[in-house]
Amino acid sequence: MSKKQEPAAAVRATIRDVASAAKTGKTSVSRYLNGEKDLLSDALKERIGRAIALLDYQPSQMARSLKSGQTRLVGLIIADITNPYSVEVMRGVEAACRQEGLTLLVCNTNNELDQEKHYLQLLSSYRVDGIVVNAVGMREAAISTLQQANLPMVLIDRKVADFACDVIGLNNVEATQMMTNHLLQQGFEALLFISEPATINTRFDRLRTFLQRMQQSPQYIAEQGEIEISNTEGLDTLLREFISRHPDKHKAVMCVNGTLTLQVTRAMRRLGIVWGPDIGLSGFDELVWAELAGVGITTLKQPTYDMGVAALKRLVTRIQGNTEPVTDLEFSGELIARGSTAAR
Amino acid sequence: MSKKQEPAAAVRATIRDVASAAKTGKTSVSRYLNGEKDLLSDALKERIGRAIALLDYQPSQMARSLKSGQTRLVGLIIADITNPYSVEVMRGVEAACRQEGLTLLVCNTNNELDQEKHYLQLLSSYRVDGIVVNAVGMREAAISTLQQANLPMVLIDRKVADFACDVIGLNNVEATQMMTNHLLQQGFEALLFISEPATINTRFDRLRTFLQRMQQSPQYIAEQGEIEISNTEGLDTLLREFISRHPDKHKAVMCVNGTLTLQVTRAMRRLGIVWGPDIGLSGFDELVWAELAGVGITTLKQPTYDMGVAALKRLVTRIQGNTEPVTDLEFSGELIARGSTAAR
DNA sequence: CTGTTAGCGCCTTCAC
DNA sequence: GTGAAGGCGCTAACAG
Repeated sequence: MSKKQEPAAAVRATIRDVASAAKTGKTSVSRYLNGEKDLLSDALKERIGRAIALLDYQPSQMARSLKSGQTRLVGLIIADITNPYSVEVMRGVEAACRQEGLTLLVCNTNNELDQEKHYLQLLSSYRVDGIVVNAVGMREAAISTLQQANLPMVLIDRKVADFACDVIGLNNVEATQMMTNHLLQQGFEALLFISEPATINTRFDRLRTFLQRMQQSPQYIAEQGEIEISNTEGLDTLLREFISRHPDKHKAVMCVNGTLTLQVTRAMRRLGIVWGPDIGLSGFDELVWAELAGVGITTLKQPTYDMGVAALKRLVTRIQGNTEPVTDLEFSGELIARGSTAAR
Repeated sequence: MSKKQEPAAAVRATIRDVASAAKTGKTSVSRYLNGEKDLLSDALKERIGRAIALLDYQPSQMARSLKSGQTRLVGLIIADITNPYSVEVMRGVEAACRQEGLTLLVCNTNNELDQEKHYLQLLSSYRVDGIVVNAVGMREAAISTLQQANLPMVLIDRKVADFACDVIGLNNVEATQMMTNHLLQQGFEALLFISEPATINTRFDRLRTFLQRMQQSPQYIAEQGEIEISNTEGLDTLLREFISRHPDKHKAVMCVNGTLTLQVTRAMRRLGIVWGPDIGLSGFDELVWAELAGVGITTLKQPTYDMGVAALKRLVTRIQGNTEPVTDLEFSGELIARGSTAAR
C-alpha cells in the first residue's frame, strides 16, 4: 500500500502503515497503544510491537487530541523569563504539573502585549487544558476575551482589571509593612521607595502601603521615585538627589522588585555609595547573590515555588469543573535582614 | 443544528457552527479564514465575520495542523532553566523565531533524562517543525532515535555522542586558554580547576584544555577538583585543602561554569576567604552580579544571545531541507577581568 | 478476540 | 462565487 518501504521512512509512519505492516487493522493497533487490556492475542501483540519498532512509529498527538478534545497540556505565560522570580514560580508549576500528569509548555512574552496575545491565542487554539498567566499589564483585552472561551486560567502575581479570575500572589500589604517597619526599627529616618512605573497592581499596592504606613510615623521622611528600568542616568540622579536632600538623616532605599534592586545596587556602585555604612538598601524578591554583594542586601523573599504549585493546583480544580467564585490567594513573604540594613 | 445557541458557548464553536450561523457552507468560512482573495462577495464576508465574532470562534490549530502537516512551531529544550546562561540563549532563539514567523515552545528538563525524553517525544508527536536542544548528558538514546524520525534538530552547548547533528557552542579550547593565560599573567602560581562531574563534553573539553595548557608551564601547579553542585561540605573541604597545600604560592580558582562559580563564591564567604586579596577567582559564564560581589569576579562571557540566534537560523535551514554535512559552530568568548584576579 | 465504520475540525479538489 | 465530498491520523462504537 505505502509507496515506500524504507525502514527509515522519509515521512512519518501512520497507524495504517503499522496496521498493514502487522497485517491487521488500525483498531487493533489503536488498542495496543491504549487499552491493550489483554484484548489482543499474544501473537498479534507481538506482530504489532514489531511493526511499531520497525517503522519507528509515533502516534500523532495532533490527531489524538483532535479526537479526544483533551490535550493534558498546560500553558505557562511568563512576562519576563529573565526574572529569577518567574523562573522559580515556573519550577513550582512544573513540579505540580508532573505530579498531575500534565505537560507544561512555557511561553515568554518579553513584557510585550502583542506577544502575550499571540501566545494566549496559540495555546487556546491548540486546546490546552488551562493556562497560568503572569500578565504583562493590568488592562488586557486579550485575556478577558479568552475568559469567554471558558478556558481555565489562573493569574500569578499580577491582576487584570475587570477580569474575574483566580489570582495567586504575595500579601503585598503585609510584606510592605514588614519591610517598612524593619527599616524604621533599624533607625532609618528617611526612606525612598523606588518603583518601576506602576503599570501593574503589585507595584501600586506596595507603594500605596508604604505611603500609608509612613503616614502613621510622620516624624520620618517618606519619598518615592518612579523610574524606567533601563534609565540608569535617571536612577543615578534620583539617588544622588535623595542623599543630598537629607544630609543629616539616616537614609534607606526600598526597591519594588528584584530587577530594580539589581539596578539600584549597580547605581550605588557607580556612584561610590556603599550600601550598609552609607545608606540602607532593601528590596522585594530574594536574589541568589544578595549575601555576596558587600555586606549583603536585605530582601523580602516570596515563597515563589509554593506559589507556582498553588497556581497549578488551583488551575486543575478549575479544569475539573470547579465553578465556585474566584479566589485571591495571598502568600506571606519573609524578610531576610542582611548587612545593608544593619542598625544605626 | 447546534443544541445551544448561547453566545458564550459552553463548548467551542466549530467551523460548521459558523457556517450555519452565517447561512453558508464550511468552505466559504475556510476561505474567509485563509485565502479570502476576494473570492467571496462582500455580503458573505460580512455575514461570516459577524458569525465568527458572535460565536467567538477560534479555528482549531489541532485540526489545521493535522491537515497541513505543518505547525510553524519550534521547541526549545533546556536542561536547566535556572541557569542564566540558558535564559539568555532562549532570548536569542526567541527573537530569531519571531523574525522567522515561528512560535517557540519552551520545555525545561530540570536536568533529568526522563523529562528530556518525555518532552522530545511530546514535541515530536505534536509535529513541531524542529527542535533546539540543550541536552542533559552526552549519551542519550532518546535523541538519536528522533534523528531517524528526521525531525530537524540543533544542539546547543552540549554534544551527544554518536549523533551527527549541528552544534552551536563556545570555542572551549580558545576560551580556556584565554582564562588560564590570564591567571598566569596576573601572577598566580597554583591553579585549581573546579568542575561538576564531566558528564557533558563542555566540562570535559575545558578541563582537558586547562591541563594541556598547564603542561606547557610546568613551573606552575595545576590541580583539579570534581564536585557535585549540591555538595557544599565537599566544596569547603576542596578549597580549604587546596589553600593549605600551597601556603607560599599565589593561588587561584577557575570554575567550569556560572552555577559553580556561585557555589564557590558562597563557599569562600562561608570560610572567610576573600576573593581578590586572599585568592584568585574566575569562572566561565558571565553573571549579572559579578561586578557587585566584593572586588568583582572575573568571568568568561559567552555570546549567549547570538548563539541562540545562530542555533535557530541553522535549524531553519534544516527545516527548509538543507542537507549539507552537519557543522560545529563555535563562538569566541570574552574575558572580563575584574578585581578577583588582580595582579599580584 | 478482531475488523469495519463513522466521525473529531479543518482544508481542498472538484463540480455547480 | 459558492458548496458538497473526501481525507489528514486517530479513537470508539458496532458488528462479526
